[in-house]
Amino acid sequence: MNLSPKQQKILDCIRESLQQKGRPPTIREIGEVAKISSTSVVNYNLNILQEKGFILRDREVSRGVKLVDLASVVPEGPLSSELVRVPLVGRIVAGLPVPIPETAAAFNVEDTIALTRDIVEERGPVYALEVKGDSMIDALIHDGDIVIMKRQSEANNGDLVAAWLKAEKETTLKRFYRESSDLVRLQPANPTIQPIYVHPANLDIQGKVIAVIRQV
Amino acid sequence: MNLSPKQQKILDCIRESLQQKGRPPTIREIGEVAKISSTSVVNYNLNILQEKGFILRDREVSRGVKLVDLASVVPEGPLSSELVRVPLVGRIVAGLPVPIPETAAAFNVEDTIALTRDIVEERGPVYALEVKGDSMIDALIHDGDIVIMKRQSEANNGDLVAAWLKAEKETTLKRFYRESSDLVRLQPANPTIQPIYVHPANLDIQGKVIAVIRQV
DNA sequence: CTTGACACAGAACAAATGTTCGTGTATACT
DNA sequence: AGTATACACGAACATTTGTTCTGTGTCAAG
Repeated sequence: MNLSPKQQKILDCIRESLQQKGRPPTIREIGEVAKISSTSVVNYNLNILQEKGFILRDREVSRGVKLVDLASVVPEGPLSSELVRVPLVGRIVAGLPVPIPETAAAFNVEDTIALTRDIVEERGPVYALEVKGDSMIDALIHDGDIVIMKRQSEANNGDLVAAWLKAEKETTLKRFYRESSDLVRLQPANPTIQPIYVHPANLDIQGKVIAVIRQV
Repeated sequence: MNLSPKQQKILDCIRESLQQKGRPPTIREIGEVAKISSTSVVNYNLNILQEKGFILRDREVSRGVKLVDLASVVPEGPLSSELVRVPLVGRIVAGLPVPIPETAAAFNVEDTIALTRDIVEERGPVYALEVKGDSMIDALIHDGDIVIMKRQSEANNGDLVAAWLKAEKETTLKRFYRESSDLVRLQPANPTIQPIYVHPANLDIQGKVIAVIRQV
């Protein structure tokens, strides 16, 4: 994902501050390092970095910046995998569209789940949602499971997507296959359950599922 | 070196703030955790902790406290969770007992999966197995899912266990409920599927499932 | 030429945050 | 009894810090 040179410098500054001072930098410290004279420009770029999924911000606290990809902060050790902090932005409920974050900030995210690159290879922004109810059983997803998703409004064949069915007013998690220009097959994960066929116009692709986590 | 209980609490607070929020606490945050109502008392105790060599303070910056002894922080760093490397010891196949490692070394394990304490709270040995085939569908577990287990040969009611059914020569993953001294109910996760009832003598508990990971 | 998006800037302000001051209590020592 | 030290407290204040506002400049597209 493309970053401007200033944005890359800001990320470097945050990383170095954590490593060298044991604390994230202030807005003004970032400005000094990145040669940005105005706190509003630092704030503007931090908001962009949050939208792009590189950082999380806590509002109205000092040094309220967290790196999402912590890999570069962990000292090299016996562990080769990188850490990823995934924001838990809401819930999947059958009768509602999936809450899709424009930014993590839009949801006032406080909860995150720490995973590793073994589980989340996706480098772009990802987010987590908790499943409520038994409606995702045909996706072999249990009440309480955590679904890790990435934003994607166009589906490719075989993608496991969160789809909002407009006519039925229902969210479903199924594999997407385009059968023809006006027919989409949504295939449940459970092979004993029949797929459903819908017109593409009835469908709103809300994201692609990349992992499911179940704690027993 | 003797610390007062409040001073010990202050150190714990600093450590936890670094681990959970990725930044040191403010004077007021320390006061909240250590039940000290006055910022000057926090300040006084921080100065003592610095004199005693437990912390370093940077004056007149926000969150200007550093732990001197990083031993309890470094493995985690500004990370929210410890990393856990889980050995991937084999596969769950319906027609075979689950391979239960005595130790990881016994299996000459080369594969591991890196997870975090957000996912694996269990402090004892855990191991991972990959599910092969559709036999665990009634547990809402898909072919290819990774099941995280711990060794446990006795089940408690409600535990999700891997059980080897001797007569049927089959492994199953179901919640265990002891109905009587000679009847065990094995309850699938999928609520639309009926449980099975077996005699305890027909059952070999091979481990308890603590998490399931699905990569899509 | 106009418009919109993006990046940048300074200033002002509100809130967060650290420091200092004056005071009180309890305990130990002389 | 007096003194010193440790620990505690609320309040006030100074400074740091984050957010918002208003404005400007550049560039690409129409």
